[in-house]
Amino acid sequence: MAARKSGQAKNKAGDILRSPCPVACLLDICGDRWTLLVIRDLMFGRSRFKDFTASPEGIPTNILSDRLNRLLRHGLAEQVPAEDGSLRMGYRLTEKGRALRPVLESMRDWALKWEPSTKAMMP
Amino acid sequence: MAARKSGQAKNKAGDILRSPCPVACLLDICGDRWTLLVIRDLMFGRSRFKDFTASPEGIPTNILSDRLNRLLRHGLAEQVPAEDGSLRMGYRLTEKGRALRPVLESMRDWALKWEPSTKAMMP
DNA sequence: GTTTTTTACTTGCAATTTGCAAGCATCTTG
DNA sequence: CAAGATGCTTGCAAATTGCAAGTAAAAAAC
Repeated sequence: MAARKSGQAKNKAGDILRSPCPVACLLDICGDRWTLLVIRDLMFGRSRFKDFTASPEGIPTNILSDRLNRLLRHGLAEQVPAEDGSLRMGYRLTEKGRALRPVLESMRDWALKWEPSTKAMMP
Repeated sequence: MAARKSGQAKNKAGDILRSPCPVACLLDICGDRWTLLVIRDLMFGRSRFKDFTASPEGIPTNILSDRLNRLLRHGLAEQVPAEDGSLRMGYRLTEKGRALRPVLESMRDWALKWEPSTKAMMP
């Protein structure tokens, strides 16, 4: 018999899309107050759980744990052995994750222009 | 006596910033699953409450009402008399809101490349 | 080599936010 | 003016958030 028809488009992680709109799809992956801040930290080269909790926004650890797993599930990040030779693992952006750089840059540029109390952060 | 020291930087709407990071600031304004979809619709020229509810994602009316008010409060949108000559009001992006176009475009480009089941929507 | 500290989480729970349905004033249309 | 259409608000169940506490393994200190 024919393959089961889902009738619904899905993203690469298998979640049903709200609509075919690419913006809606990205928001289903990253559309909350924390995910893009974790990606920002990853772009700054941070890789360990503790590094993310040290950021000034103070992400709760349960949220961080959930968001890191979501990034793994959606293929934006991957786990790699920590660079310091320890047995622990660190997180690193994949190519798909690094491709979000223009999104973060345009967000940064917008806020620097329109919300003057913000300041570009040096990693 | 001296003016009350808040000690906390604020955005233009008067909300306390989680951090000086511009990305964090933008996320405090737009960082949820719906706000940027409303802005997308505004960029497509939609202006009436009914227009936004007609988008395929199906935003709940209480969320839409809340998000439109947030956009007004943060100066991303403004209310203008409807174009059809009726007494009702419509919404329109301000310059600050229109300046988010590069953010939406980079989001669209990312998803079109990395989430192949998405399709650019024609307004 | 064993106590202590750090790291990377998970769990519990109160508070907030979401989403669905319903209600309700305007407006507009016939 | 009666009948929709529009632009909301309200009520409430379900999901998500955020804070504190707990835990287990790894690393550091002693």
